[in-house]
Amino acid sequence: MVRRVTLREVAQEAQVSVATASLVLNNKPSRISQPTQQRIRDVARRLHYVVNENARGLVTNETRLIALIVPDIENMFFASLSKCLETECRRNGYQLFISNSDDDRTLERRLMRNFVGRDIDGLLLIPSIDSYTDRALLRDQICASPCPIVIIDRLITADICDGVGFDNELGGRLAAKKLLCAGHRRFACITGNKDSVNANTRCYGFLKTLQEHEVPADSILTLDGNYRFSGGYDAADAVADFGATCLFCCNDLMALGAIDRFRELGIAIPADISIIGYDNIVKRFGLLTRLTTVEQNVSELASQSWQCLYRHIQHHDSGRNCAEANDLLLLEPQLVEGDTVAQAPIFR
Amino acid sequence: MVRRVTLREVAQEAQVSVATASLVLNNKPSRISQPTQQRIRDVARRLHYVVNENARGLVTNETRLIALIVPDIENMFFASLSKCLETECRRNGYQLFISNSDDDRTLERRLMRNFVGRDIDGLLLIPSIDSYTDRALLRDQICASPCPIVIIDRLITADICDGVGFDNELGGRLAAKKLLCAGHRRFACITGNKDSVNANTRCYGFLKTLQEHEVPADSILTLDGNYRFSGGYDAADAVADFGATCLFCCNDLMALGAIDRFRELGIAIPADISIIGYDNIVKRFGLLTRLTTVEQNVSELASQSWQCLYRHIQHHDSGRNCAEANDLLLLEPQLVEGDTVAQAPIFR
DNA sequence: CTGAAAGCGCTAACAA
DNA sequence: TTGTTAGCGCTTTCAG
Repeated sequence: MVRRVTLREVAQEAQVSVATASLVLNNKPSRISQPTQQRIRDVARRLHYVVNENARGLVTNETRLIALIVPDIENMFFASLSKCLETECRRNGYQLFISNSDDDRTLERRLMRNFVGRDIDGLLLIPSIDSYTDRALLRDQICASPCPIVIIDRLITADICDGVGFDNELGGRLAAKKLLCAGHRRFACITGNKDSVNANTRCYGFLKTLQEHEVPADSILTLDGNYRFSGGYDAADAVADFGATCLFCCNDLMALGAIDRFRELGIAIPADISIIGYDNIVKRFGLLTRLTTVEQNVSELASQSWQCLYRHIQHHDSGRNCAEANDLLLLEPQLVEGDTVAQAPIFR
Repeated sequence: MVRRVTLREVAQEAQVSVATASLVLNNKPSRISQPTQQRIRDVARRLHYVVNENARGLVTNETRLIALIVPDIENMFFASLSKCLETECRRNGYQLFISNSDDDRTLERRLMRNFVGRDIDGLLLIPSIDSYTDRALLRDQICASPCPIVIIDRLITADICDGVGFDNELGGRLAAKKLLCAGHRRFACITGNKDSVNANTRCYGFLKTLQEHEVPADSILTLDGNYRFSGGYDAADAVADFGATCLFCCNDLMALGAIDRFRELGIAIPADISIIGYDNIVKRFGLLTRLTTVEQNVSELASQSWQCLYRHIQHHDSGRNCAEANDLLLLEPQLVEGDTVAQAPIFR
C-alpha cells in the first residue's frame, strides 16, 4: 500500500505547473508541446497517478456517478437488472453504485440521503414495498432531490417522477388468452404477496380476461401465494381438488413449487394440468424445466431506464421530478412457450 | 428537483459563519450557544441541507466509502455476501458500493482504478477467475493501491494481501467422511469448472479422504461438471452406469440436476443413491428439497472480512498490502444433514 | 462564544 | 507554449 499521488506531485516531478499537467492528462485541446506532454504522461504512469474524482467533481459539478437502489439484490430479477444497468452506465462513461434497501423504507431514505451527499448525477430507484402504501414520504424526498430520479419496475404513479416498468396487466392477459385458446374452462390462479402491486396487477389482468370471455366465477379458484416455492407447493392440493385443468402463477418459483407437488400427487403436466408462470427465472437459474411463462425483458428494462435518466442528466433537467407531466413507460411482456401447457383434457 | 444547498447558504440564512454552522451540524464539541445551535439546525432542516461528502472527504481525508467487487452478482452466493457486507459496513458508519466485474480481468482493473479515484477507504475484492491463473497484474495493482484491500473467498495465496475464505478441502473431507460412515464403497464426484480453484479443492479433499481410507481408485468415478444444473443432469447417467451408491457434487445446483435425472431414471434418493451437495443454496432459494450439503456460513464470511479490513483502516495501515506476513483466514464449512444420504444399500 | 483564513485536489479562465 | 489565480464545499486551526 502506497500514499496517494496528487496532480501537484506529478507536475513537480515533470517540472510543469498543475494546470499544464491537468490539461494534458485530461486530453484537453491545448497547444502543449509534444515533449512536455510525453514527459507528463510518463511521470503520471510511473507514479501510478489516479485523478481524484471527488475533487474533480467539486469543480466540474458532475461526478459521473449513478446510484441504483434495489429492494433485494438476492432476488434474481433485481440482480440481472443491476448487471444490465451497470453495463449501460459504463457504456456511457458513468459508474454505477448498487445498494440494497432490504425493502425497508427507513433504510431507503438513508441511502438516498447518502447518495445525494455523494453528489451523484442521477438515481435509479426501485422503491420499497412500503413506499407503495404511503407515497407521501418518498414523494417529498424525490421532490427535494437535487438530481434526476427514475423509478423502475415498481411504478408509483406518474405524479412523482419518470418511471419505466412492465405492463403487468398485459402479462396476466397473455396468460389467460393462452389458456383460453387451449380450450381450458376451469382455472386456478396463485397470487403473490398481498402488497405486491405488480403481482396483483398480473392477477387482475388474468381474471379480467377470463371474465371478458364469460368464464363463470365459480370456475375460477384464486389462492394466496407468497411469491416463493412453498407458496406453489402448498397451494397445489387445493388446485387439484378444485378440478382446475390449468394454473396461472404470478411467478415462476411458485409454478415450480406447484409442479413439484403435482408430481408427488401423480398429476401429469401438462396432460392433466397446464401451468403458466411469470418471470422466466427458470432459464436464468439454469434449470431445465421448459416452463411456459411470461417473460419480462430485463435488458430492455435496463436500457430504457437508463435512457430515460440520461436524457434528464443531459438536459440538465432541473425541474422534472414532481412536475405534472412525467413520462411513464410500460414495456410489454411476452409469452414464452414451454412444455407445460396443453389442450384441455376434455378436448382431446 | 431542486438546486443543491451548501453549507454557506445555511450559514447565511442562519446569520452565522460557515465555521459555526459546520461545528454545529457535525456535533463537534464547542461552546456555541444553544439558541444559535437550534437556529442553525432548523435552517438546515428547512433547506434540506445535506453535507457534500466529497468536499468533506477532501479535507478529512476519509470518505467512509467501501467498495466491493464481485465477479457475478447474479450468483446467489455473492448476492448474499453483498447483503451481509453491506450490513456490516453500515453498522460501522461506512457506505458500501457494490460492483460487478463479470469475472473479467480487464473490467476488474478498471473498477479498481475507478474506486481508487473515488478515494475509497477500503476495498473488498473477490477476484476474477483470470486473476488466479496470472496473479502478476493484480498483484501489482494491489501493491500500488493507496487503500487497504482484503481478498474474499477466491484466495490468491497470502503474499499479496490479507484474505478471508473457506477451507474447501475440509468441505470435501466432511462429505467424504459422511459417506464413508454411511458404509458407502463406490463413489462418484462431479467437479466444478476446470479453473475454479475452490471447486477443485473440494474435490481434492474428497478424493484425498477416500484414498486415506483405502478406497481403491477403480471404485471412484470423477466427472467434469460445469457448476450448473445441466452439469449434474448430464452426468447422472454415467454415475448410475458406474454403479455408484453415492455422489458428491461440488455445488448444489449440480446436485439438483442429478436428482432430477435420477428421478426420471426411476432411481430413488437416498434409497438407491445418496447425494451430497455444496453451498446450501437450495435453502436460500426457497426450494423444499432437504438436500444434505456442505454449508458455508456467509454471514460469518462477511463479518470476518469486514473486521479484517476495518482493522487496517483504523490502524491507518499504510504498509500491509504486499507485506511478507499477511493474514489468511480460513473459515470452516459445516455439513448440513438433509434427507439425501442413507446407509449404503449393501448394509441394509 | 463566534469568525476569518488556510487548504484539501482539482479545473478553467485568463495572463504572460 | 505554459503559468497564475480563483474557487468548488467543506473542516480546522487560530484569533478575537
